Amino acid sequence: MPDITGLELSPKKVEYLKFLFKKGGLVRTTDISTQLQVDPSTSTKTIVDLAETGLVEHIPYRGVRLTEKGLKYAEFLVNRHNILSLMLSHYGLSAEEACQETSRFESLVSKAAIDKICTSMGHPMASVCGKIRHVSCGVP
Amino acid sequence: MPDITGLELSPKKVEYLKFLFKKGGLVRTTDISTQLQVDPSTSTKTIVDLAETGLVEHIPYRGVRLTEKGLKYAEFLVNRHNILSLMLSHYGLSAEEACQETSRFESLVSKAAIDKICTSMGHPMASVCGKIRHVSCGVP
DNA sequence: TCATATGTTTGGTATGTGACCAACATATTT
DNA sequence: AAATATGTTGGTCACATACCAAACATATGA
Repeated sequence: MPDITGLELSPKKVEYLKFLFKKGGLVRTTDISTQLQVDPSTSTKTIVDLAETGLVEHIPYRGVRLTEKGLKYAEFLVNRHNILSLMLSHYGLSAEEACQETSRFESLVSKAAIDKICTSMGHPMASVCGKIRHVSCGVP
Repeated sequence: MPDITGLELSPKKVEYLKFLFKKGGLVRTTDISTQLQVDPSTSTKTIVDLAETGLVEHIPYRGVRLTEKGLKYAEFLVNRHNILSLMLSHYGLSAEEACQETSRFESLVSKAAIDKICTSMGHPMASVCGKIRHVSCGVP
């Protein structure tokens, strides 16, 4: 697989993948639309889009699930979110603030930067938003 | 004017304003298109757009300049950029990396967050990208 | 098993941002 | 004032995201 830059997905698609990761298994498109507060038709379309990238498998009328590749990628996305939130929380932002703030811009932060931040923080195991798993960040 | 949230402008418009701030005075739309590497027609249109927000004054065939309001806002934008770059540089990113990375996502970071980061860093006077002026960040 | 209710997808359309090209308008230089 | 530079407008396009209405699939209960 080509290397992850961290910039391959649009903001919304990042949200979708993180949600799929958190739920795990087969997820109904309606669950997504409820969670992300969009019309069901919107979530279906986005999922069909994502399926074309090979990150998810869409079984029409049944649901969606992350592929192997998607799982790996989503893991990075969740880690990125957690690392950034943790970083912001070190500057006086509350857990909620840090998490919200991060959600707004995370899709534009490169994996290269995340790896450096993560290293510099000593590969922390936990963030304000959840555990951190160092699968793809170049931890020794 | 209502308070600055930091999220009022699109990424490109932020770039335009920062550029106008750095150049200062009356700037030709062609200067902008050269600098930002877009077609001159694109920069003209964006400027016309910005003019409608009252942040810049556009004198057709002559150039653009920041209004009072735009100057204030651009000052915040530049500070935000500098604060974020400085922050990233503390995590092992080089000056160039920090600056580039910041450019990608800065438009999505709120003023509220910046104020906290700035406070937490002790209102530094200089970043890796230039001086910082604490006009609007609530410095004592 | 058929009818219906519920859930999902498709088709059409809209908005915002940002981009380009070609044609036109203005300013500058000669 | 004509020729050349520079700047603007109009048209169109691409992409992301969104909604609605209609069509369709699946599940349920008669």
